Amino acid sequence: MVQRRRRLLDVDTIVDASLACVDETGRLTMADLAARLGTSASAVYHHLSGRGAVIEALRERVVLAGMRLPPLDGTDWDGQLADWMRSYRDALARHPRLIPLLTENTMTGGPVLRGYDRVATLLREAGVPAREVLLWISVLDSYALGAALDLAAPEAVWRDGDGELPALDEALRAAPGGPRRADEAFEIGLAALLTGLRHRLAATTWT
Amino acid sequence: MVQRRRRLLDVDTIVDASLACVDETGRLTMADLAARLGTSASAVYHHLSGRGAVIEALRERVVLAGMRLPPLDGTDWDGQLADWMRSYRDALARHPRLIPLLTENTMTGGPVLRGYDRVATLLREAGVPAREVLLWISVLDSYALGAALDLAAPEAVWRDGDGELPALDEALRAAPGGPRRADEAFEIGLAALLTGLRHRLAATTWT
DNA sequence: ACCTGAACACCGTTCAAGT
DNA sequence: ACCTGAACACCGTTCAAGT
Repeated sequence: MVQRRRRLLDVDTIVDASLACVDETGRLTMADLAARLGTSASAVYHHLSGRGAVIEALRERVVLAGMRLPPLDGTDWDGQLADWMRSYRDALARHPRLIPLLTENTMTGGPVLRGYDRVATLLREAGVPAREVLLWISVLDSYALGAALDLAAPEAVWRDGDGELPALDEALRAAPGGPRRADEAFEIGLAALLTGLRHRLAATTWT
Repeated sequence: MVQRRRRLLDVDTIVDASLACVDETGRLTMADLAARLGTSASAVYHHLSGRGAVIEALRERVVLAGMRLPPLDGTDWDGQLADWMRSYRDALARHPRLIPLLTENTMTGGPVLRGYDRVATLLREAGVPAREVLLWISVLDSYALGAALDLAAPEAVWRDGDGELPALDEALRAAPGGPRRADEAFEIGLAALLTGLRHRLAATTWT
């Protein structure tokens, strides 16, 4: 019996290879992807409908694998929310060069929504009125994505403005350096958002 | 005397035309740009060094023209901060299809920094410790950009999950529709960030 | 100095042909 | 069903040639 020639490609290996493309080169071309897979570029089209579909698969892979959903176990809701936000941002931060590609196409569609359902439940339990739940999800999502984009920017974004910008220069010198800058910034903003939410809930007890 | 043939192109008209490209088609190709200008694509290279430079010029045009910098006139700092944030986000929102292009290249470089210097001064006056000024700028910038990206997403991002996602579905029905959704979300998050900042300042009086 | 037109290397995608 | 290789339309950029 002749050994049936093994299937060369499947979706998982394509996604693996494309993630390697993005992480190493910062770009995703079908030619580069095919080279890593040891096949022709057109072979990919038998498994995913094109470059856009590859990127969407990457979104699910990175976000779903990395996000810790709120367990809804009755513990403090702001701790659960903070943990979810950190895991969301960290998942993106682990593949910073992917982030600009994710903004090419339109945002979240598909099983990412399952995650939002859990967050919506948590917000309701926390006491957020129904009409504001989606707004808060939007706020948190915007901040996590914006913070991740900020993190994707190169180290020395803030160039010294030869003494013309004294307040900015002082801030630059006094701020923590390296990755701690972005990390601390994210934590400060997250804490601010959560105390803001807490105060809004206290102000309107008529849930 | 023979009338000297008028210069066909200058940077301003190139930026105008490229903004029209992006607003109408959502993309920026040198061929499309040249067609709108009535010249050849290569003519553009005599004024700007390439597609990337065109996008950077667009960033300055849109952000600088749209941003209302804090006047530093002694009025309440959180009002000034909120006004700056709104104008920042609105400037991006006026050209939503530009936003993904801005994330292609790396962020803020150039005269955008002049704006951050004013914001840094305002934050110092509000009582933010020097080492946290840049962190707060980063937080506010992340949120404004993330909110603008959220706004660039199409209307019906949140598709109905055929009853599988009850909390999300309820939130969808109860939330305001249309552009008011993104607008209200932005305002809620902005207010939360500012009360968070206010409380952090009150907690650490040792400026 | 500024612009043209041809040329180049590189994209994503399609499709007839093979197994 | 899966893969190949050639082909296509399109992209950004360069450059010799013109004025």
